[in-house]
Amino acid sequence: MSKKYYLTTPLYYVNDIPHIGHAYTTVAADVLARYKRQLGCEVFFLTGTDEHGDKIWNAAKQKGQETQLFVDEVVKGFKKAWEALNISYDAFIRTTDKKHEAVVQNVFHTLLSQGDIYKGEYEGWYCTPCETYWAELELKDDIDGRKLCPDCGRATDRLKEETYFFKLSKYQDQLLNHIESNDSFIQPASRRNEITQFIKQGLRDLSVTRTAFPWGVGVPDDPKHVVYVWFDALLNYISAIGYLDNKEEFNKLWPADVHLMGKEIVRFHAVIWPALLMALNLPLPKVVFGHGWWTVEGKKMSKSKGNVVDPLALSSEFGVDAVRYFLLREVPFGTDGDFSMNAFIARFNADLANDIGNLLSRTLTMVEKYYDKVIPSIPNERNFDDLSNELTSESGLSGAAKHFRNKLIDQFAFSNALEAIWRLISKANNYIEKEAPWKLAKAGEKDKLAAVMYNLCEALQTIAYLIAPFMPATADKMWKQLGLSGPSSLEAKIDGITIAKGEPLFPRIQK
RNA sequence: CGCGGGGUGGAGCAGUCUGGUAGCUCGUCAGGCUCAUAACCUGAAGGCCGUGGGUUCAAAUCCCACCCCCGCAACCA
Repeated sequence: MSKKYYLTTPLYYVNDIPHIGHAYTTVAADVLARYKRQLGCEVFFLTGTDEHGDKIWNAAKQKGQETQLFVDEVVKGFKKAWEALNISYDAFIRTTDKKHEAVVQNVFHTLLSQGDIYKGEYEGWYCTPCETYWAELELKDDIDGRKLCPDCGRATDRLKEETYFFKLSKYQDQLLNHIESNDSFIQPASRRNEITQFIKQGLRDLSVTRTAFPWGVGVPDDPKHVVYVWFDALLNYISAIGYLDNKEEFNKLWPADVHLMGKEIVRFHAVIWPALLMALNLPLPKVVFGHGWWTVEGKKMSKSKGNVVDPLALSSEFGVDAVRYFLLREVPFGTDGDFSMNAFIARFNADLANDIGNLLSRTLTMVEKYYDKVIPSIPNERNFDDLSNELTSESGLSGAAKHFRNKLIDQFAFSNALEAIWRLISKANNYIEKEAPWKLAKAGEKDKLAAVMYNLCEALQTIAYLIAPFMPATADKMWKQLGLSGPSSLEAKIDGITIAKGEPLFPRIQK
């Protein structure tokens, strides 16, 4: 029986086209999904879109479009992006799906009738032009003592509004207890500290309905109100897997094994979401992981600066796997990082073109040259000498690379996992230099030459297997060039196979 | 004293929990090789580990104070 693995990205807010940040979370999730499938797990990988809220309603209004048509268009863009980035999601949920809306209303009704949601009044400082409530601390005082909007600088008004509240405060102690007794629940640790401190400051009940705009899930029996977007959006993680309409699947998949997201929304997933689940008497997700943010050429990415990186343009120019590799290799998953063209080109040339691409190239050329394209058999035993043994054996570098890759991916340390694979690649290049097959050929040392070439091909097969979750297209190319059936198996014997050397995997970028 | 993270060779980072020759990638310089995408391999130079104080036989690592940078502060991946 294979083990299930349920993982999610957040639902992306569709007021914008996908950028490098969306791509980052989604590629990371895809690597996890492919890795778990490679290990034989039954994977369910969920992504989707969050389509309600005033921002979307306004964006559609500005374009003079009907809101549903507007979001349908943007969603197409997301699906196209995920296709281009080779994202192997199993389901794509939209908060405008009827199935999802039914779950939101059902949960709202349940919590209302059990007293976890109650009607009250929200009072706060409201900036009318920005249509936003601000926290007291965020406001700037002007000389007359008026409270100014931190965004537009205009004066805010003290407003009262009828709203429904979720009793977040009720779950404070239970939540804190869960976090403190489950170290892996919120990752990385820095994020856990932050959330812990936040909860200790005291949780206030959360306003979960709005009346200022109509674009959302209607509150049952109170049509003036629509449900707050986060209350709505978080429920996708259960509505997508049959919370109401498919108990069997739901019981199999829930709780989620991991929710991946950017650090700015960890609070929603590590505070509000667990509290909702507690109110519903459901188990909590095993891991909530908040990764870091990308700056671009040292500056914060923003539409107004016009420095938003388009992952599609990048992948159509340099290849999807180069983008996937860069995103996960350049920066440890939990911390912030910088995207720059220089860094991208440096990684591309050094790691992809020079190390792995060239290794395949030079090896296959020698197989062509010395063995007429057929991978030779090892004459005696594999253990021709220490270095050969070390390179390919399970107890040597090959086994170590596999072991560390697995261990590090399990810890979400994608960058380190890639480093572990690259140690093997580097050792293979080193091996060629030490054994110098061209000298063996000249000297007529046939047995040794055959062993060296066989070992290199086997190492390449292992490397293809190891990088497959990260760079699926490249792994396929490598298998094909090695003459193997692939795509995801480690075949026991590869001698006698006819290779099919092709184009370089990653043609060097000339600066 | 609102909360959290960080300051380590030219650049980017690891090491700090569990004190004891400061490590990696890129870059620079020198050499080697010719199978390969001018790719690959070897070696070298380069660091008072933010500042000051303390503990210790011994501190990047533990303690105290200070300086600087970044993020969050309840709809930004």
